[in-house]
Amino acid sequence: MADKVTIADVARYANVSRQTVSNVLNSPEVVREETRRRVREAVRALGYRASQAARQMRTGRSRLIAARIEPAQEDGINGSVFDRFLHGITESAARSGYRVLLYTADDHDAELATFDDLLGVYVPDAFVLTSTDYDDPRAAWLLEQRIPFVTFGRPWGVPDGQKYPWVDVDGAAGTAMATRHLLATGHRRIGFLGWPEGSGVGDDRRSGWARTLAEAGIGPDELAELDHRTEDGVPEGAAAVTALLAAERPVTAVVCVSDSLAIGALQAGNGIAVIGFDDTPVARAVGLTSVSQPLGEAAARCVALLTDMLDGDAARRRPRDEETTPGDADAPPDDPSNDGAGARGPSRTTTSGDSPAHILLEPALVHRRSA
Amino acid sequence: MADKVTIADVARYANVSRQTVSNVLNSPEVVREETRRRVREAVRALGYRASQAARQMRTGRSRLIAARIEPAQEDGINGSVFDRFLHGITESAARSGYRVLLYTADDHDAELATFDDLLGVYVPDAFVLTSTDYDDPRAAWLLEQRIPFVTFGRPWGVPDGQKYPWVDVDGAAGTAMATRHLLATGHRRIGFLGWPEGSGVGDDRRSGWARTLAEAGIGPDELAELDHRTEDGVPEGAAAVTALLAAERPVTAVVCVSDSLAIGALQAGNGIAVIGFDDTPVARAVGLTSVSQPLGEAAARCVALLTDMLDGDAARRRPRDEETTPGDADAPPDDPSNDGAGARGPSRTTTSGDSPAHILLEPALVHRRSA
DNA sequence: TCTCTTTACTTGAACGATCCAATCGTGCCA
DNA sequence: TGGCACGATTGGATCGTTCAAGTAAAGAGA
Repeated sequence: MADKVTIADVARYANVSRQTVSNVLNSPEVVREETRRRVREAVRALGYRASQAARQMRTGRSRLIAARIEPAQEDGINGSVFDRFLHGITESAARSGYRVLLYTADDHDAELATFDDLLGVYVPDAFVLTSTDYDDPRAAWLLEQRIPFVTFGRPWGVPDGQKYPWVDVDGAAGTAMATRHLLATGHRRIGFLGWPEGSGVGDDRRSGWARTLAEAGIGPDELAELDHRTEDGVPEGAAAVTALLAAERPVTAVVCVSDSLAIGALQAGNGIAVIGFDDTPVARAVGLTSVSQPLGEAAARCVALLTDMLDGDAARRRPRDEETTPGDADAPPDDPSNDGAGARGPSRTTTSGDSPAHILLEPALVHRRSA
Repeated sequence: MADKVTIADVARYANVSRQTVSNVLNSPEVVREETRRRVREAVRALGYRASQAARQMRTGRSRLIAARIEPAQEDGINGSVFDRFLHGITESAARSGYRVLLYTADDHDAELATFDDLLGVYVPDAFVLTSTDYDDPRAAWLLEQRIPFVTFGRPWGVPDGQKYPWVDVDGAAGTAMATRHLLATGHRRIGFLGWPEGSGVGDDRRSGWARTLAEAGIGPDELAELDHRTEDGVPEGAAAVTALLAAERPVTAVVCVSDSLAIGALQAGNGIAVIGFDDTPVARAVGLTSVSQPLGEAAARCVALLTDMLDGDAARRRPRDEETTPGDADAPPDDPSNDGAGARGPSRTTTSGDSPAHILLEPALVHRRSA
């Protein structure tokens, strides 16, 4: 608490006006070098930090990004994935001078109501949506309200999905990678343990496996034999692999749509090769080879897209992102030019003209004992 | 965004002054029934929500609770525990009109710096600390700054730990419960897989097992035989149980300090009874009996303690917690009287005079195939 | 010398809610 | 009917910041 040092205190100390202090912090180029130095010194001496509330009143920007925290996931094993993503968002946002505001909601309707509530009271500058699915009303709502947002996850089957930016990990590339690895180590009968049709993520991951096997000369009939669909879960995975092993020509390896299924497959698989998806802690613990999503980078990209939008929104002056806290010069957030995005890792960025960016990141295969 | 309806708009619509609107929202009892009704109607008609930024400027309260989000835990399996707790905090806080602000920090020093930063800019009203350990400087810092906070976790070994409120789960009671269950099902040689000495949580959980066996007539020498300490992790659990099985008089059951160790014990345990701790998703998945912490209630208690402090802080008027959003009458947060706390579940609340409350919740044993 | 720019800074106002002190009824009693 | 008390309502000030407009000084051009 201490004694709340305001911009007026700094101004008095440095023998300038409030506005000059404000200028030093927000548009330093309009202030003479010598004055700038003096004000900066005063800021440091008094330990001044700009009050976010007061700033928000004037500018309307809260420097808050809202994100939903999900309850322990359906299965739970995969819950940690979201946890790591949220951690990344928090870290990246902080680097750009934003903070993450949490909310919960049980279903889409409740979430829309929460949007409305938050926007009325705390007024976050942007939202990060996760777990996008078919018929997701949230994006449409936010688009209509003209609230900046990014989704982590592609707009599955939504026609206007191209209207907003998203970041996703190329699941098909991940399963393709896994399948190629198994082919390279001599396997021919490579099964797939997937979710029931109708899940965007699940169908995508299946396609990578199917494509790779087809390229290796496996015909559609055999592919159908090797393909197994089931609900997510460890026992389900065990049951599924048992079925695939009991077939006339049993599988010698399986690629799984999730670590949960893979754990089950590992338990009941009688030593066949198993590859999971998500590289959860459990995978690490039991030595399961798994496809790893670059969650930290996905989070960083989401935040970068948001800050681009937000700074573009208030594009009157070049928003040099000058942090009010003196002394902790943090690395510049990211090269804001769009072409630079592709350079920092394996990813594809799709941008046509003024339309929002769509970033597809490449996963990696983490090799362990199971394959 | 829409058109930003302010308190002045409501006043105009209801034919009263701004102050009257404010009174209706903040101290309704001073306004005549009929006027109150009219103002409330205006609020609803216009969809008015008080701007948090403006309110904060005047009152100094941000209605923000800061909490740290931890990276994927050391082991990872136990990470979801914190996740669920955080979810609970978010939910309970929302019910009392507060929101959760996330931050990250790699170590205690960084966390203190973040405290300072947050307090200078966003000014959260309170902090929730988790993962308390020996020599934890955070509580002392916050105490000195007179910032309200609660810890989830007892102040292990800290002398001034009684100066602030905390909530914790009685780990010893959990392992005692597990041990009694194993005794009741006929086991006599019940091992304990614990962490190396020096962990508050670990030592506490061990003590419940030791106490229960001692009460059952097991002598100290045999207890020492049955006690096994190791770092956390699945392979470590497997190795530990292998050692206990290779002993002259092998164990027939083990109680574990964590689900990670228990999973390992299950894998290498050759069918002996195993009980874990934390009831993680993995436990559910593989059918592991485990001690379950009431995380939702712990979170609710933490928030209740905080709101008590915060409302007591600004105790000039009875803060009836009248939400500005009309129409969604939420349940009263909780009976603020201290004796009421014990009534809502198995727990012990220690309060002496004006000293802060310390709440110890009872865990539960979730029975599954493994024991 | 006068005006017109430019530079570098200062001053006044506004954002939206709350708090304080003053005002306006209204009813009560002498 | 006047004085008074009481309670409901009002106007004005305030929080800390940024925006828009304004001023003083210095230099350029005629």
